[in-house]
Amino acid sequence: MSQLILIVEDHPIVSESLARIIADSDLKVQCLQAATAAKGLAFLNGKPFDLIILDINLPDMNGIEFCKIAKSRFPGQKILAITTVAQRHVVEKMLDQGADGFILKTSDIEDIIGGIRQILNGNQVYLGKGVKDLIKGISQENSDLPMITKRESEILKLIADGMTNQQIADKLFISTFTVDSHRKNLLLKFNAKNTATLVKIVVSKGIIDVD
Amino acid sequence: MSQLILIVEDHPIVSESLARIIADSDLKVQCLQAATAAKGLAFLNGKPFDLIILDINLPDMNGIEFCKIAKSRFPGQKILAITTVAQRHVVEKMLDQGADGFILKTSDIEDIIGGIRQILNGNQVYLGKGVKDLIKGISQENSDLPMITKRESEILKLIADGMTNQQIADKLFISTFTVDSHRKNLLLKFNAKNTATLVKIVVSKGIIDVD
DNA sequence: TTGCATATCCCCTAAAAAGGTGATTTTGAT
DNA sequence: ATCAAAATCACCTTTTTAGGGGATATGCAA
Repeated sequence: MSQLILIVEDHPIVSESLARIIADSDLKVQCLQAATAAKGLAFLNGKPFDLIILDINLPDMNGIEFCKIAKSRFPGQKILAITTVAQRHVVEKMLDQGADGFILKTSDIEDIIGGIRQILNGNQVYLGKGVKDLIKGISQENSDLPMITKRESEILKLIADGMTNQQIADKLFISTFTVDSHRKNLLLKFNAKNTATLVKIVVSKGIIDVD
Repeated sequence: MSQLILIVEDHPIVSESLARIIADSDLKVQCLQAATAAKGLAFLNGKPFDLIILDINLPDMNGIEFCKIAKSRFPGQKILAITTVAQRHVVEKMLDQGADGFILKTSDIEDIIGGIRQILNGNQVYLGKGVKDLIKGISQENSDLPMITKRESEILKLIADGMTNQQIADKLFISTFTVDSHRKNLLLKFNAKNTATLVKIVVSKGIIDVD
């Protein structure tokens, strides 16, 4: 009774790596790989998989979106998300879409195999330091990354896209004063001297999506 | 006659992945892994390795620095650099330090194994689309990433660190006008509306090192 | 229901960046 | 030696951000 796993991950090294790690383990599974969300979805037109290992940062589609589609096609499919950073609202959204587990890039190989086994057994799994706390909702406050609100996150993306307070205000139908307030709050929360530092932090930590 | 390879790479998944890919290949080699430059250097106190596979973006040390030290200890050691982005001056510096090859993250598994074999045979290898052109010096102009000078790169890092033109000018003992010129050139070259966009681009493309 | 966090809005000044248009000197390569 | 690229410096205006100080409404939770 070999089980089927689909790996959706755009970096060949990571993708192949996972496949080999799994193949070398004692798991009785077969792995397929997709480098893009589009290819991944194509696989889902056929039989359902027992588990989909999903990179949150895909070139062509949001991981949250993919998760939603995959679950709607075959609700029985388990989803294990791979993420570089534990960001609260992303994790929450993924959980909303029915993700069954998370792997941080800091996770050990053994933990990953163990986690896959757990998920295939029907349990939920969260790997990587800080993820469990994050689920409990404590993490953001205690971690090095500050907690930001939805509105702040929204404005943060627009700032990183090079929009001025005025342009953001026009887009969101709010006052430039309000945008400026949020901007200043973001600088405070991330302890950034100016917008340049702010953008460097949030891009390097993966707090906002690029492109 | 098993040969020795050292993998210096901070992401466990990538590191382990490479080790397994190599182990599963027909190469007659043995792999050791180091997650930090410090641990990697510790290994170099013993016997020389036949090949060091080196991540350019290490948490504790610059890849170029590591390359220099490794080559000075045992000049016979081959160095294969792993990089996410083909950035001309980085590649040039690595070559100056005696790197024997490059792998881009877009490289296929088979190419990586083939490349390792080539390097162990004493050849130089450059994998990944664009790298060969880059060596020839054509790439930067034709690629999506603009070519920037050493000075621009230097100032770019300081900008991303949140320094103002005045602070940069003081640090480099030049006029604020000069810094401003460089800043404006960078905005032009990267086609960035403002500093926020500029920083987003260069951080996400790995053109500057973060922390 | 009484807070507290969130989101909204307002005003002021000073500092910094953006956009434009020049110039000269230094350096590297042919 | 010469040419081109890089680095340097200069001035001008306008826009935008940064750093202060506040105020009000709203919804969620203890």
